[in-house]
Amino acid sequence: MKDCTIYKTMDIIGKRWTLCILLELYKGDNNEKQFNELKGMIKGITPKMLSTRLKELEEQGIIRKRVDSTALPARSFYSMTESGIDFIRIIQDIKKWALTWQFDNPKCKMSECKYCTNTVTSK
Amino acid sequence: MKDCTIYKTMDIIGKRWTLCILLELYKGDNNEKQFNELKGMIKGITPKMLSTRLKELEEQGIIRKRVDSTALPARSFYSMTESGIDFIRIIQDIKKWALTWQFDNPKCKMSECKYCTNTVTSK
DNA sequence: CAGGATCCAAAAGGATACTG
DNA sequence: CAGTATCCTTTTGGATCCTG
Repeated sequence: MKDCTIYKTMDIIGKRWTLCILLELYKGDNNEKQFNELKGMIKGITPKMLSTRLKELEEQGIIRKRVDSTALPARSFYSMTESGIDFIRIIQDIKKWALTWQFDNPKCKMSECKYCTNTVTSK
Repeated sequence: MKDCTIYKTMDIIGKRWTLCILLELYKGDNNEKQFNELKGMIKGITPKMLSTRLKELEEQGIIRKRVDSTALPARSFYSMTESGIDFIRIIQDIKKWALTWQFDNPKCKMSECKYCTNTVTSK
């Protein structure tokens, strides 16, 4: 199974919080976002998990991190890479599929993931 | 987070073995397949896990189970529902994305998931 | 043939506190 | 601000054996 592309990919993006983090990063204008900013957007996530996931995603080249050392304390800015942006369309497809076959969530139906508020409004 | 469509969907299809099982069920002609047949196709999976996943997928309406009680011992036949078949295209998109941005797997590139052998050839 | 039952190991994730 | 460190609970999954 180790060679299965699907299997390996799920090991990367099939983890808890990962898709939510990607959606939050992408949301709106795809601007850079800071650590605590993200933490505030994703209700319920602990700094440990956010840190872990961001590191994984960075290693996979799905997001990037920029550090501004001139500021004190230093600040980190996260944003999506090209491959990350390309992946958003898959997340949107998954959402469409789920809304068609699995759930009936009017709030989700009214908006694209780009502006989706359902990733952050409830715990 | 409990209301997030993406989050809920990942709880269904983001689990170990699930995507591989769907691919195996779909592979070829989308014929019905029996329990031990699937077990043989998916190297390394234990009956417990296969049973667990099949039950989950059936509850979600992604696959269906047909039991032939006239035969002894009774036999079970699994096949995909419409929503399951619709989901295959997402798996294929994930695979394409992964092959573009993440991995270089020539074996996968040569074939569609429908005939993908990489889900079963190695452990 | 199609699982269920049991036991166990490992991993994942949450809570909380702390630091440069 | 941006994380680490520590501890602990829960979940997950693997191994093995058993049964109608």
